[in-house]
Amino acid sequence: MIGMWETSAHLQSFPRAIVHVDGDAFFASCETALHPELRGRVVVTGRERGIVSSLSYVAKARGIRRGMILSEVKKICPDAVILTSDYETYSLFSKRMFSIMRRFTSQVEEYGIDEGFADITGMRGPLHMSYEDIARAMKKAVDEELGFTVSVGLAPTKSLAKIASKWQKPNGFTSVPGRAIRGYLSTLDVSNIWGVGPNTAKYMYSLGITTAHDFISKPFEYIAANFSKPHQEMWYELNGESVWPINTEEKTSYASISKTKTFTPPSGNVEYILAQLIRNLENACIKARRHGLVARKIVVYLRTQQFGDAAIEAKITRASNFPHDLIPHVRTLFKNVFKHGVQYRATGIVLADLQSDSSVQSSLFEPIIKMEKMQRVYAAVDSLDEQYGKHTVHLGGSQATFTQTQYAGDRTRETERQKIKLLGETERQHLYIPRMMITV
DNA sequence: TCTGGGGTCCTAGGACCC
DNA sequence: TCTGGGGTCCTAGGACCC
Repeated sequence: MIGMWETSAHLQSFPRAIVHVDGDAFFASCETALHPELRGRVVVTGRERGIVSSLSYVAKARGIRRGMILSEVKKICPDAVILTSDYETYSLFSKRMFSIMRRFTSQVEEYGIDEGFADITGMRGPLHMSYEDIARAMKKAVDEELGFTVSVGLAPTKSLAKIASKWQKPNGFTSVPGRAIRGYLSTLDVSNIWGVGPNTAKYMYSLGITTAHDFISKPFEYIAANFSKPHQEMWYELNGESVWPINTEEKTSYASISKTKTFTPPSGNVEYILAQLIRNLENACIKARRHGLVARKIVVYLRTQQFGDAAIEAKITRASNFPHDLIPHVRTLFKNVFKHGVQYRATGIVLADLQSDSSVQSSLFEPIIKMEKMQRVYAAVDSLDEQYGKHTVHLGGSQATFTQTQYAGDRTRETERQKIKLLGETERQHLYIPRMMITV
């Protein structure tokens, strides 16, 4: 009870109860939930890219791995079901998952399509349940209503909750109360900490820090002297003191939009590479228009065979999301990075410094008629794309990238009906029905 | 260790100004 | 013109995440 008289600064550092919910083989699970006949089979998504993007646990048991080439998948498992990714459907399942989590607290962070955090601190009273019971109830509701399992971690911080949810997978539930932290971290290699990538892991090894326990056992002065801010925060998190807040803001806007395309075999052909770049630009602009955003900065980058990117950026005098406005910039930037005789394996476009298109006033010097024309043209392009598929109408500049007739979907009407039946009212309104693509 | 595409955040260093 | 300190803004690049 002494805590009740502490200052507000102390109140904020009261131990929190954070839940991390992580979908098990999320994309493959969504497919299986939608098509029960796939249950127990080797299910793999990523057909459109030629590599495994998500895989069922059955597939994992048979030796399939993420990133594996699909031809290899067929060799190992001739019976594998290989599907095209269907992000619209996955995000509907995702929305459902978060809305179920919100029944227990409003403090929910949609961290990724298949995972999220919930801060249930202070909810024991209102819900008449212990923290563990709340977290278990959350898991149960999600499992039942989604039609597949998630793994759940409960801990005093986000960082520890993430470790907890990964502890036992799939269909796991792991609680790491303050007292148990050291036990869990003593066998955990630093490379498995959220926020530690290959580089930081190597650096930590060089300091003789191999486990998460080694890391949290160092005095903070040592951490402050040897690590930058994010890792100093990580030290607090792993010690059970929550410093990373739950971000409940809905992700409506982007800081940047990028489009990259890798081509095989690599190429040194100027026209071809520029065409790839323009196609990326078209794609990025489509996305920007869909979100009502205009770019004030554009980045062009070329990726060579021996890794390492050559990137260059430019400011845009009049913010735009129309390829017509941006192509001159792209051409100039391209000329500055492109080197003859070099083989490139990918190109990329980044639209950055985004702002809402409603906040852009047409410049006094810009003929208004021309701007309105452009808006009408792209409104028509977007609606055609919406009806018949992406790139139904595309710029001549990207022609060189269209080598064969392409199809947007291999799904049947029956599948669509299945979807509609399974999903709730709100989700139905967001439903996107793919059609065959036509090339004009 | 990479496969591949879409993101965010932090830091160091340079330019410029007072 | 140099000397020096300090702040801000921008850019490039690194690192990590899913």
